Amino acid sequence: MSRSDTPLVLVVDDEPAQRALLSYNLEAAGFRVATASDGEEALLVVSEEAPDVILLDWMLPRVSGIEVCRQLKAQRGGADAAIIMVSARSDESDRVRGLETGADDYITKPYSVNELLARVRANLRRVRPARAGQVLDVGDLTLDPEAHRVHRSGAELHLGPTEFRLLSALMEKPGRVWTREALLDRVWGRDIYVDTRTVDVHIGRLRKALMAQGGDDPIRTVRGAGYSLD
Amino acid sequence: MSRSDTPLVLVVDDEPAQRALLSYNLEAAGFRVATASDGEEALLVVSEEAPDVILLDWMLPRVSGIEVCRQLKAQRGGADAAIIMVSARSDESDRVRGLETGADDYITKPYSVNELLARVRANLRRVRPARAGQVLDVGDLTLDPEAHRVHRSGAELHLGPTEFRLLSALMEKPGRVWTREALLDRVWGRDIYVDTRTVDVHIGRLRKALMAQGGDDPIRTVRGAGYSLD
DNA sequence: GCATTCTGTGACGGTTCGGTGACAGAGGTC
DNA sequence: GACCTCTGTCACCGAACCGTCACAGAATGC
Repeated sequence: MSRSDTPLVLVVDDEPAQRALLSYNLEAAGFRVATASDGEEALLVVSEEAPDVILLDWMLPRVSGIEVCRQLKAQRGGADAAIIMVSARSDESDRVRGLETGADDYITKPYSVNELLARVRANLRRVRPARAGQVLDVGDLTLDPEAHRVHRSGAELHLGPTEFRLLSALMEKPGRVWTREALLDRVWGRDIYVDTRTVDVHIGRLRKALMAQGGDDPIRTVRGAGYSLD
Repeated sequence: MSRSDTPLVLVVDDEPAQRALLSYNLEAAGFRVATASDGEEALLVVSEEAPDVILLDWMLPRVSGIEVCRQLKAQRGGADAAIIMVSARSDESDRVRGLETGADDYITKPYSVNELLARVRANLRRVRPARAGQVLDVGDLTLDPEAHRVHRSGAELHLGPTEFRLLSALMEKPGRVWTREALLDRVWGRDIYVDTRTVDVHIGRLRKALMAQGGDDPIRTVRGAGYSLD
């Protein structure tokens, strides 16, 4: 099955030891993990990989966590993710400020691993409600993962396995622009190496299939960035 | 004994001891049992194995049973199962909340094994009347589990035992795509090891039998995924 | 305008996947 | 024992699918 079923958690912390610890625990719990050591990197990862949950350290070098949080929320794609602020201070005012800035949740050190995982799962549920098995609906497109069927305005379309997974990924966050790398990761799996141009070809094939029975091209090419479904 | 005729009960409880106890009692009563220790796992099992009854502990770690229940009901496949909430509290408000969330029944600890089994059977009858000897009907196909007979457009077909079980499994959720692994699990049993290609061969034999007296092939092959009955 | 970069797409070789006939073994029946 | 049915595995073939490339055309920058 495709990787895209496993939720992605982004850990933003400047301490390598903290990142390693969090990654370890999260991966042990079955999540995919991406890391970033500062706000800039975090923004990059968010635009590339569209994480589902972001664990954001309050005390970051150069740019404060709050600022990063604000930017993440402002950035397209970041708005889809749940942001959990991690802070050493249990100060109430910090908490309020964090949540005001757009954080979805707030957790103070020291915390237990279970507590952390609980927060991540809880936010994940909110952000990505029970995706498995749910019928996806975007515009005149309908994708039923369980029956493995795709319809456009009622008419059934025939897609190959890769096109099917590609369309699932695109339909999960309509409007979002996916880089080729992100799509490779989600549709092909992160350990497989294939050329990024392969994505182009499959997007082409997907377009052909989607327009086989008429209708506009629902896939938008963003030059220099990637593709999105509208 | 035909595997797919045996109802599947999913036990969701975070306590290993509870799971073991319930499994033991349910299996002794002739049910097949699957277990899950949290909501996430439960959702997975539901989408993979399509249980008939779900015994859901109210007090789950991290995610409350209510939340899990809501998600199960929302998920395709979960809606077909009866959900019985198991709670330590006999509180009336809890009961109401549970039922409001979509639970089909409610049982409070302490309960006797007989009481538990009675509830499971009662809900099973409601949810899967086929158990009571009711025939399965899909398109022009009719399968009578009790009489062990299959008809297509009135004409009786001859199926071997494995083909019969295979068809029962497929007919239980028409349209749903079953992976070879899921079918092996359901038709052959989870402890038996046979090659997944064996499924192909039996699908072939089943098709042959189904089309012996004319008619289209009712089984759809989904490349890279599995089979489904339409 | 021109040069450059990026994208769409047809073609192609190679691979994987699924259908099927053949076969040997297990188990049951007479 | 002699049949018969059913089962799981294998080998083979054809079809579907995949990844890459080359080239043309579009978009962008200067």
